[in-house]
Amino acid sequence: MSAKPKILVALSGGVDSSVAAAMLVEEGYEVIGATLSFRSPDPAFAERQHCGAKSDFDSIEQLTAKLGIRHYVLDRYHEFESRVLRPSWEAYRSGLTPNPCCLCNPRVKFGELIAFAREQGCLALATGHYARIENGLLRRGRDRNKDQSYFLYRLTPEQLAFLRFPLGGIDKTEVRRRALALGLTVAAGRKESQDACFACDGECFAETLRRLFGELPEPGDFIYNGRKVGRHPGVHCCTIGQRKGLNVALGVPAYVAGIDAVSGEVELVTDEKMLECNAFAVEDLVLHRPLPANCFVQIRYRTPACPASVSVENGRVEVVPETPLRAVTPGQSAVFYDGEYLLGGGIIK
RNA sequence: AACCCCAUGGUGUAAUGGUAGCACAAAUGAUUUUGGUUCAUUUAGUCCAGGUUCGAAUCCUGGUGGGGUUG
Repeated sequence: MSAKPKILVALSGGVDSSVAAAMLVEEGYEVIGATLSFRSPDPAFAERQHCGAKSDFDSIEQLTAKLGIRHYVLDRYHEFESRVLRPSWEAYRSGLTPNPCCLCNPRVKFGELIAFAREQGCLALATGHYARIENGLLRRGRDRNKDQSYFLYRLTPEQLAFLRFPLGGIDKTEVRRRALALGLTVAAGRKESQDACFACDGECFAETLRRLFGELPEPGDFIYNGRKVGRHPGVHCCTIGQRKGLNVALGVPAYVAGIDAVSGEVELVTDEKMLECNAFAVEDLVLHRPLPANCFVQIRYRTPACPASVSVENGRVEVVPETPLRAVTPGQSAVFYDGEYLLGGGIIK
């Protein structure tokens, strides 16, 4: 009779989750693997989706064979559609730029995997995220360049208590080294890049959502200094600070500065100073600790956190960054840190 | 109707007789578990037909297209 503690590890087919699984086996856990599938039941979508590619499963197969662990595939497309894709589309169509990943993590990815882990009698769920959990508080991954704590701020205390992040204390080069040492050739050889789970080739994610929900395109005007300078295919394809893909040649780079979902007008500026923001509000809060009057705020993934003064009132945070921030975007997540520790976050108004 | 001006990559421009350059846009790649940003690389042009010249985007003639002035 095995006395080994049992743990579920989320496997994507990438190096990170593969190495996380191997580390847990080495540590003496009884490891089982699971992968969520968000593949559309509609073949027209499924065949263009990046998620659930054959190479993912080749990689997972190689891993589970090497480690001798069981692997389950959980189809959670419907949950994903109703709890992530639909709300994301509603945000895009109203001129906001949502973080689908921030919604997916607590609502679907971790929610479903934790439920499955409990069913299987596991004591914990492990993933390949670069983040740490200390005393119930999220801490940035040791590899600051790969830190993924930003996307995890909406996880609940109950979810955090059940989670393990084996990669939180090591860096990417070490992960690659271990993958090669383990002979995980498929995973190690894969490209790093990961798009949105539901992304399709040749179009932006929001455009895929529009097709998925059968909405008509609603083109509108680009406005520069009060003049119409071009057309866009719909406000869902525009985000604050965006430069690429506008198809507007003004002789100097132009950036999206404002989106009016009602009129469909998207305002462009050529002076980047116009994108700077001195104060903004954050709502739909998830707070793990009370916010001190001064902390750090991070307004998008891979943008350095900026010192800011904050005040919380009625479920709303007023943020005044120490230096103006570029392209603060409604719908995106603002996440608050005290040094390396994640205090909470919310959605930019 | 007459006269004047203009015509260069998708857009805006530079080169006034000597290898057609720049910016923006676009494409590709790098980076990235959102959207973006940023970086690198690439693609692509002298309105048409003649003429002068060793050589024409550049000078001449005509045509076409656009703008303007006069009436």
